Amino acid sequence: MEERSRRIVATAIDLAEKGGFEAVRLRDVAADAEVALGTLYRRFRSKEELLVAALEFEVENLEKRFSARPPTGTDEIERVMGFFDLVVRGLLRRQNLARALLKAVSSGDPELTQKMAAYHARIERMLVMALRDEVMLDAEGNLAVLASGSREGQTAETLNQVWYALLMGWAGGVHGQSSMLEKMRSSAELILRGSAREL
Amino acid sequence: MEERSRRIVATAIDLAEKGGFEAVRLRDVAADAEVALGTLYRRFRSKEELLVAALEFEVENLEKRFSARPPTGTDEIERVMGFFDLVVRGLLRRQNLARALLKAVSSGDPELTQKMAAYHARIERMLVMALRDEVMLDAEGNLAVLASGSREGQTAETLNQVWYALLMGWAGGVHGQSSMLEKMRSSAELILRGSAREL
DNA sequence: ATTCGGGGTGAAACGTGTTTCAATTGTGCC
DNA sequence: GGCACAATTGAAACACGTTTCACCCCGAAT
Repeated sequence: MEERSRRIVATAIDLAEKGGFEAVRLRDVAADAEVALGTLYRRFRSKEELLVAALEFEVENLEKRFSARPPTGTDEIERVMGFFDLVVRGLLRRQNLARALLKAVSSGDPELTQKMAAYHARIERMLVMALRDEVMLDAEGNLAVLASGSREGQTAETLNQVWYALLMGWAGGVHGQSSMLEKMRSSAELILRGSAREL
Repeated sequence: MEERSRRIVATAIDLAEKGGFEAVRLRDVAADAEVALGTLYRRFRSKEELLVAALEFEVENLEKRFSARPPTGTDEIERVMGFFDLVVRGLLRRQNLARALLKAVSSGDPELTQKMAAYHARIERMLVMALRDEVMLDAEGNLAVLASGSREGQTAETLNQVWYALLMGWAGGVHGQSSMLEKMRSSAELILRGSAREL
């Protein structure tokens, strides 16, 4: 990404961390990043697109941390939950930012939903690797592209769908981080073992 | 709901059907419903809240249709998919409206997310009944409140989370109705049988 | 060096959600 | 009937995302 764009996104992230979605006023972003409003709009078609661009950084960061210390555990559930712990620690340390990104992502704009689908694919790739207990890298040391359609792929997709719904609930304050993780564990047990947890 | 409020919501539904979320301009809603803008805002705190109120009607309608002809099928998967077919036929016949409601619901406003949680509970109740192959009514003929914490409850919650994520993807155009239902079936098989479908 | 074209700039304008407020209307109560 | 009080109205104002436009600057091609 070009320097000016990077500065704009960084400014947006700053503001979002401090005050969430509404605090990212594009006039302020432009002023703080020292560009004209028109420039901002040349690079990003909307406020949502700007924030989704910020998501790119977060996903990249998550992939790095995943590669560096892949979740360990003796069974699939522990490794999958280890992955979600990683997500929680990374994304939700800055809760305002996280909520702002989630809101941007759920704008319903087809263009952005498409981009979001790409991020989902990257999350699912990590989930597949966690399920297999094996991190696969390509020649450049990045996470490798996996064949689609595997059994783990289907499982990862379902896990990710559940996770996404839980994140939305968290963002709206229906449950906190810990109960979100508990619910994720219950669903993961159901998905991976095919039976609800005993209560 | 009071007559004036009902008229406002009905007008909002009309506009949403025609042109989706953006077509619901509150000035137009007020004018068409023949109330002042201030009145609209006395009853509904925001555009999103207005549309979520519209959701109430849709959920109620879904419950009526569910009670009238509960999904049949010899196994859980068929009945669960029968339920989702019902949802698709009802909510998605008016796609603009459906998308508008989904957008309103994902505003991230805590107040509204709370209300949405209540709707999720009602969806899950129907899913539990579909799983049990038994529609339970209370004295007034409405769907009965079920005990929470059952195994079917956990299953229904997970199914509903997946469904919600899929709906979001549909709203953003990532997949169409049929592929949404296919994905739902795959996930349901995974959740109910504990194994991914053979591909 | 001149010209050209594509960003960049600054400022104003627009659209729509939301708020505000004074004036009016309606309603229950004495 | 007259009063008190809340709801409604109409209109204006405000906030912020978004668009527009006239002008400027700079690097590349001639």
